[in-house]
Amino acid sequence: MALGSGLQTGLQTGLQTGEIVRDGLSRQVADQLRAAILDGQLKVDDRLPNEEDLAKHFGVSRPTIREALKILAAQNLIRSRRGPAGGTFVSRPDPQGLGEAIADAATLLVGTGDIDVEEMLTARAETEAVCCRLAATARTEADLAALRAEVALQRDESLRDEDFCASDVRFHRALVQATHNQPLKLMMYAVIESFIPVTNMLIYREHERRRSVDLHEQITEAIAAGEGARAAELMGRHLEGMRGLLNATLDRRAAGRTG
Amino acid sequence: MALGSGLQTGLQTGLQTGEIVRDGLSRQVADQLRAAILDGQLKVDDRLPNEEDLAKHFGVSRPTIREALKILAAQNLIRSRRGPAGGTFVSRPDPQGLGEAIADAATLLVGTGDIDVEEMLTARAETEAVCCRLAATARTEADLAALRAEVALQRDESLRDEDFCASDVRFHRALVQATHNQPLKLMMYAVIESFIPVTNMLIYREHERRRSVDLHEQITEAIAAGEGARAAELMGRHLEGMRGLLNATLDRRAAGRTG
DNA sequence: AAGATTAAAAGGTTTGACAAATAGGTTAAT
DNA sequence: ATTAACCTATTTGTCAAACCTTTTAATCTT
Repeated sequence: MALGSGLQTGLQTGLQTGEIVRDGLSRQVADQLRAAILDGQLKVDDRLPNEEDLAKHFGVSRPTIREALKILAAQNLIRSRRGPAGGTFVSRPDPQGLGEAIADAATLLVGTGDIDVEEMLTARAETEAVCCRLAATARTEADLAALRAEVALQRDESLRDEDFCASDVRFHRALVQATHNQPLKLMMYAVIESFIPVTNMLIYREHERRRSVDLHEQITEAIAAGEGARAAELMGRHLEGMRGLLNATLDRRAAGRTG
Repeated sequence: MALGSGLQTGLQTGLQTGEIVRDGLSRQVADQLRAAILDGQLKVDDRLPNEEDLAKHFGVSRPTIREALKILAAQNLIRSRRGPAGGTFVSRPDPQGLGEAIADAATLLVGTGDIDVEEMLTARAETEAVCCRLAATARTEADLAALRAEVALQRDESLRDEDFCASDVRFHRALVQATHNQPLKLMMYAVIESFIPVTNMLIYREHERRRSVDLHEQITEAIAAGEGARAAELMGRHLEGMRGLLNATLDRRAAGRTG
C-alpha cells in the first residue's frame, strides 16, 4: 500500500490542545503505524515510504521518525535494509522473535521474585500435559524421530550439564511442535524459552539426570503409541519430581544463607 | 549502580574489523544495556546516566543513544521522565506490556491466515480447561463475584453486541485471574487479548447469545462449587458449540463469495 | 511561613550534513 | 559477446549542535 491514503496523522504537539499527551511524538507515530499494520492497511512485506517522506507525512523530523521505526523494529513488526531497493518493510510475524522477548521478560520476573517457582511448575505441568495429549494424536514420524534423537543424546553420560539442558529445551520444543497447533505453539514459547531454562538452572546441578531421561523416553513412547492420557500423566510425574528437588534445593540455599 | 564500572562498550563500528555486525550501533548499545539489566548489573528503579553521558560512554552520538533507549522502552525495560530528578530508569518487569506484544503478534498471525481457526479453538479449549480446573481450587470470593458480575451483565438483552464481546473478554480474563497463577496468566494473554476477540468477531453476529451466557453461568457455578473437572468439561462444550457455528459461518461466507 | 518566581537539569525535537551499503546500470577489458 | 570492474543513485545509519518543553528545587517576595 502506498500509505498516504487512509493513514491520518493527527499528532498532538505540545503547543496545541494542552490535552493529555501520551508523551512523545515518536511514540505517537509508532502507535499509528502499528495500528495501520495490525488493521491490515499495511500488509506483510509492504514497503513503507522512506524516512524523509514519512517525516513529511507526519510533520516531524527524521530522527523522530527513526525513533518510531526503532520502536516498531524492537517489536519485530518491521525491518529495514539500506540501499536502493532497501527501505523499511512490514515483517512477517515471527513467533521465534516473540519467544526471545518473552524469555527476557520472564527471566526478569523470576529474578525479581515476581514469579513463584511453585506456580511456574504448576503452569508447566498443566500446559505440557495438554501438549502431550494433543501430540499423541497429531504427531508425525518426523516428530517422533526428533523426540527420540534428544532422548538418545541425553543418554550420553559424558554430556556436559549445559548441553543436557539445551537438549532438554529442544525435547520440549519438539513436543510442542508435535501438536501441530500454531497458536498453542505461540503460547508455549513462554514456557519453553524461559520457564524451562529457569527450572533447569535451578535443578540440574544436583539432579541425577537418568530419571529425567527415563521419563522423557516413556513420554515419547506413550505419544508414539497414541496414549495421550498416559503421556500427560507421565509428564505430571516428571514435574512433580522436579517440585520435590526444587524445594530441597531452595531449602538448602536458604539454610546456607542464614547458617 | 553507577554503570561505568562493569559495562564494556566494545561496539563494532563499520570502519574497524569488517566482521559481521548485526546492523546498527543503536542496536548494539541497546543489546549491551539490556544485558546489563538482565544480568542484574542494573536493578529495578536504578537510574541510568543521562543521554549525553551515555553518548560519551559508548562513543556515539545522542540520537543513536536515544534510538537505543527507544528500543528498550518499547520492550518495557526502561522508562523516562523529564526534568531534574528525571532521567531514564530501569522498569519493574510488567506482564501487562508483554501481553500486549503477544496479542499484537497473535493478531497479525490470525490476520495473515497463518493461524487456522480450528487450531485456535483447540488451543482455547485445552488451555481454558486448564484454567477452569485450577480456578476451581484457587478462586476467592472476589473472583467469583467478578465472574458473576459479567454473567449478569451478559444477561441484559439490550446490551450491544460490541459490549457483549467486551464482557466476554473480561469474563475470560477473570477466569484466568481466578487461577492465581502468574506464569499461566502470562501465557493466557495470547488467548485473551487476541484469540478471544478474533473468535468473537467471527461468531457473535449470528450467535444467539443466551446459550453462551448459560454456559458462562454454569462454568462459574461449577468453579464456585470446586468442581474443576465439570467446569473444564463445560468449557469444552462451549467451544465445541462455537466450532460448529464458526464452520457454518465460514461456509456461508465462502458460498457467498463464489455464488 | 506560604506562595510566586526563577534557574537549572533532563529528556524531546529539529536542522543539516555526511557515511555506508547496495542494486543497477555503464564502461572497459578479455 | 561476455565478463569484470566501476560508477551512481537511493536509502538507511550516524553525527553534531542547537533549541524547546517539562519538571524540580532553590530563591525571592509578601
